[in-house]
Amino acid sequence: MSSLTRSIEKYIHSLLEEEDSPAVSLRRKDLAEQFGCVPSQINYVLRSRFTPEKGFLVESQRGGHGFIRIARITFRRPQERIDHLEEIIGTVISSQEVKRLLTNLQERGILSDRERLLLEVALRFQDEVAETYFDLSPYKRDMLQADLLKRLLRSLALS
Amino acid sequence: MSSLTRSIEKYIHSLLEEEDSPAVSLRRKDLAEQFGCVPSQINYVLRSRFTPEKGFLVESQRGGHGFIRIARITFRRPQERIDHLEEIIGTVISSQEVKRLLTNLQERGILSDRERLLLEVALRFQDEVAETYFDLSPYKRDMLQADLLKRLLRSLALS
DNA sequence: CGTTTCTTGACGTTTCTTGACCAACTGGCT
DNA sequence: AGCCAGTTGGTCAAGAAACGTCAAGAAACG
Repeated sequence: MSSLTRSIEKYIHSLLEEEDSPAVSLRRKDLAEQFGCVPSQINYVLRSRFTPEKGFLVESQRGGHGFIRIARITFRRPQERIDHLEEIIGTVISSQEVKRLLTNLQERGILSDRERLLLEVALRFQDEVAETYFDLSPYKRDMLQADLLKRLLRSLALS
Repeated sequence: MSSLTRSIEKYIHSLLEEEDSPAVSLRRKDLAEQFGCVPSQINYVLRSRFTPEKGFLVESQRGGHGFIRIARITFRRPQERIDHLEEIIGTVISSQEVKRLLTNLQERGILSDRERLLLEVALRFQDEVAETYFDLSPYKRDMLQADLLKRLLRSLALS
């Protein structure tokens, strides 16, 4: 039913939550064996699910006693999280990327569902006006979108 | 005589009401098959009926094990209350009036602090872009502002 | 009768899975 | 120290499985 990737993702999350540890270490080969898949599947899970924009850092080492270490990025001050977010957003962002980012923030409990709804409606309106009213190019619209998104998120002073 | 779109819309609504679940997950292909239509018909239903402006959030994933998830964030209020809101805002609204209205909604506990912040920042951004980017007249800016405000509040189904 | 909404299908993109091949590190043996 | 074998993890590309977009034509509406 649920995909292999999602199962592995959930398993790693459960490891991280266990004892509230900020990081886990594991063997790629063992994990692959545990899930009955090829080792490179693990890389796919890490590449797609444990990215910096989702708040994770991954380190690894090859050879004997090799390992993969997955750590949650922690922020001491709210400002650090905002800086991190602004870096991820950049000066231009597509609607698709926005959706992914918002989904992620919501899943992490950083945004409530109503807040996310407001963000989506505001961004859609902005984009609609830019397109049909001002006839802006997609690129400029994505710039405006990035600006608005950054400003909205900053206003919440995410903690 | 009910159209295909309406049938599918009703079906999704019934899924949402079932068990009072806030969200449902489904396969586009299966649903299309169930209604004997082409898969992209489902996209049309979602695009036209389950928008953020109507209080829904839709997420999806392509590829193997893909899915479409529909979440109902807000519930519709009686039409008269929504009409009342639209009446108060009208087609043009000044920043000053906006502030009063938002303060009022916040005091009545209809908006949280953070939600109000989001509304204010979105409105201000919109206004700023309209002024400095496109040199719109104050009147037209107040029109855009009224549009955006109505859409934002309607999405939350407040009054 | 013109405009909006709906329906369909061709084509496009993203995500997932697998496997072949590559790169880096360890330890032991000269 | 230097090399070699063994042990790990990394990369990449191909193929399959979903979902998305877009535009043309039909239907419904006012």
